[in-house]
Formats: sequence, C-alpha cells, structure tokens
Amino acid sequence: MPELPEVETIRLQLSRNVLGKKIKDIVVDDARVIKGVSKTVFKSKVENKTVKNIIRRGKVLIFELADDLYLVIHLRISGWLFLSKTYEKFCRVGFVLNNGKILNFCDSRVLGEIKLIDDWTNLALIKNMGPEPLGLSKQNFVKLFDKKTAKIKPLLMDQRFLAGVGNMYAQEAVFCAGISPQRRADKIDKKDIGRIYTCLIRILRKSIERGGSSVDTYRQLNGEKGKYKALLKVYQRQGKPCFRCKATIKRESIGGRGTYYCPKCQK
DNA sequence: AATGGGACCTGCGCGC
DNA sequence: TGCGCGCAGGTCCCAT
Repeated sequence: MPELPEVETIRLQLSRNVLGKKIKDIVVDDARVIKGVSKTVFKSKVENKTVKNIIRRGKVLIFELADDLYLVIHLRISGWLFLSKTYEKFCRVGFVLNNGKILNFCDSRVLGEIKLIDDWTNLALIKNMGPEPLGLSKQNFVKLFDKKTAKIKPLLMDQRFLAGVGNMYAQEAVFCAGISPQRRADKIDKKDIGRIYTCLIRILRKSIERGGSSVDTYRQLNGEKGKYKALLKVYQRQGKPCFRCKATIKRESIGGRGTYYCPKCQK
C-alpha cells in the first residue's frame, strides 16, 4: 500500500519529470476523487498553472501551483500516479502536461483524494500529524513513547503519533526489532524502542532505494513495480517459516488490521 | 487516552 | 461457469 517509501518514491520521480511543467488540460473520467470543488471549478483553477514545487508530508503529496493554490493528493489504499502518453485503466483524472505527457491519477477502489486548497498546512490530517521518521533522531524518537500505553504496532501507524508509517512497515519494523506487535508501548524498554527506530529507518530507506513495495496496485511513476516486496520479512507470510527462527508466521487482527508476526521470536 | 466498530469503495479469491 | 460473499487497508467518525 502507498506508505512513506512509496509516496517518497513518487515525489522523487515527480521532481525529475513533472516539476516545472505546465498543466495544459485536465481530463476528469471519474469526478468522485476530486473533493470539495466541482469538476468545472477544479479545471478552471488548475489549467495553465505550472508545478512550482512538490512536497511530501507523511503519505500526502502536495503540488504547489501558486502561493495560495495547492493540489493535495492522497493515494489512500489503492491509488497510484502514472506518467504516460495515454490514459490507462482505473485512471480517474489525467493532467495533460505541456510536454505532451499525461500524469494519470489512478485508483481502483476510488478512496483516494484530490483536493484544491489555499493552505495545505491547515488540513486536519496535516495539522495533527506527528513528526517525519526520517527527520527524527533516535533520542527524539524514544521520547515520543513517553506515557504511551497503546499497543506498539497500532501506535506506530497512528499518523498523529508518527507520519507516514502504515500497516505493512509497522509490522516489518517490529519484526526486525523482535518485538511483539501487541506489546504495550510503555512495557518496552528504551533500548528496544531504540532498536525499533534503527529497524524502521533502515527499512524505510531501503524501500525508497528500491522504489517501494508493489504489494497491491501501487506502481512507480513509470508504471514499473516497486522492488521492496521481495525483501518483506513478515507481511503476508502467514503459515510460512520465520526467516529468523523457522517458527510459523501467524496472522491476527490487531487494532482492526491484519497483522503478521512470529509468535516465537517477537516478544 | 485508548479501543472497537462502521463507513467509504471495488477487485480479487474463495467456496459451492 | 458463475454467483455471492468476505476481505483488503488509510482515514474519518461515533460510541464506550
């Protein structure tokens, strides 16, 4: 699913291919993904604007079009962006650029969102968002856990606590650190929180290097799959032997989300 | 503060 | 083969 590494991959690739381009035309195939404004208003406000900056915050992409005009894209579960010469299946909105290419917003489940706002920092999700893990020292990461009694895995994926981590990377991080996903945060000593930090940072960086994980519909900007999926250690490995201790990986619902873990070596 | 449930939405894999 | 069903997950919202 699009989590921090997938969205960061897209941002890096957009910076090389879309930054500085002018949006000449917008083709709206499915207006449901455009929130807050009508298709007509959306088109009239965005057409003929140049992409001045592309920012990522957590799992959110922000295109700066003018000082008080930002295009905010959230891919949610099944969204992806695809730069191509033609329209593709499940692509709901196409931004035709001045170099003839089309930036397609694609989304099979139509839960993704495109918003047009004058101040992106004011969005509730952004305003309440926790720190970026890749901009955080180990010391400050450990501090976040003060007085937190929630289960570690749902806590890691709480966007108000920490930005950009979702169901998959939260599981990978606690597996790497040898911590059970249902351990209460305040029952984990600082040294182990430090291990979660080291694991998480390493996993996020490595995934960005490999263009993210294409577990479901996610693709890189050029349509290729992300290559981190092959390096996943627990996610979707139910019934298979643990890479560390050979015990059988279990799947259980924790915090209302499917969670894979090793019952033997995650304590 | 934390947790649990439902809603949004559709493609997919399953059982019969 | 074809149908119905449950499931997947990011975020929001409501209830406890």
